[in-house]
Amino acid sequence: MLETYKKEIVQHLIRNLLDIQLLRVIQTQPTWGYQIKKQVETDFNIKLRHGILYPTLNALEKKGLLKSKKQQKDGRSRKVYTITQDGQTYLTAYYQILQSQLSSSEKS
Amino acid sequence: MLETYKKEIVQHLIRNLLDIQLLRVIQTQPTWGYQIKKQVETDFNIKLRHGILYPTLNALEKKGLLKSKKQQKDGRSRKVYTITQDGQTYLTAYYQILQSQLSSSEKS
DNA sequence: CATGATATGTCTGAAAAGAGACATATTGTA
DNA sequence: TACAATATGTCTCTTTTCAGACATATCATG
Repeated sequence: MLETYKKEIVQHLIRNLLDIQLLRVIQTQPTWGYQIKKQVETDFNIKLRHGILYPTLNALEKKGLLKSKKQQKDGRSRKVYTITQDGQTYLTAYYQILQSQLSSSEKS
Repeated sequence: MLETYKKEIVQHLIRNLLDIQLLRVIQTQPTWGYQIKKQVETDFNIKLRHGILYPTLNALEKKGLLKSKKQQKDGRSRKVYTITQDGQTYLTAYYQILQSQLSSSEKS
């Protein structure tokens, strides 16, 4: 039951807070869309359609939380994303909120 | 900047994970819709329309995460909600996910 | 006795989000 | 030379969600 709920909530989280999850992945290491798709699908065992992924990445760049650079590697042309200072701050805000949600839960 | 982001993320969270936030409030103490509205609006400094609140509460009850009982108190008729065992489990799942998101962030 | 607060509910039109296709280009493999 | 995988993008139709109104009832206050 707990595991069922966890899967449900994770899917909910990825769907509704996809921007944050993308920032999280890119924060650990600069990477590109296709790689992120593969990684998220493996890590969370869910489908991530590229039709939602790429527009979200572009939106995050436009918002200044990510920056991208076209790179040639392994004979492949990739748009590699790096997190910006604002992106880092955004994640800090997210983690502080999670922390406060957890702190207030410890009372029970 | 951090505070601006925090407000933005909190609004995002409340909107998209309203069900969980409602469970959280009711877990600390059995309460009713109108009271929750006031509390959430004060605590998070956001608007919570009752047009979304009451249907969500009813959905949570239907799902078995909450149970309600009509009560008369202070000359008022209220539908007081209590969290169920499944509701507790649901919150446990949520907190475990938050925990894992935080743990993986501590590397940076 | 009207007005505002408490209390809970639904409904509708508009906006947003979703699934899945359409589109294109390169590379590696059978 | 097809076909699968890599890689990134848009577009449309459908579904879902949302804001705000519509609705109703009680109670307290001026």
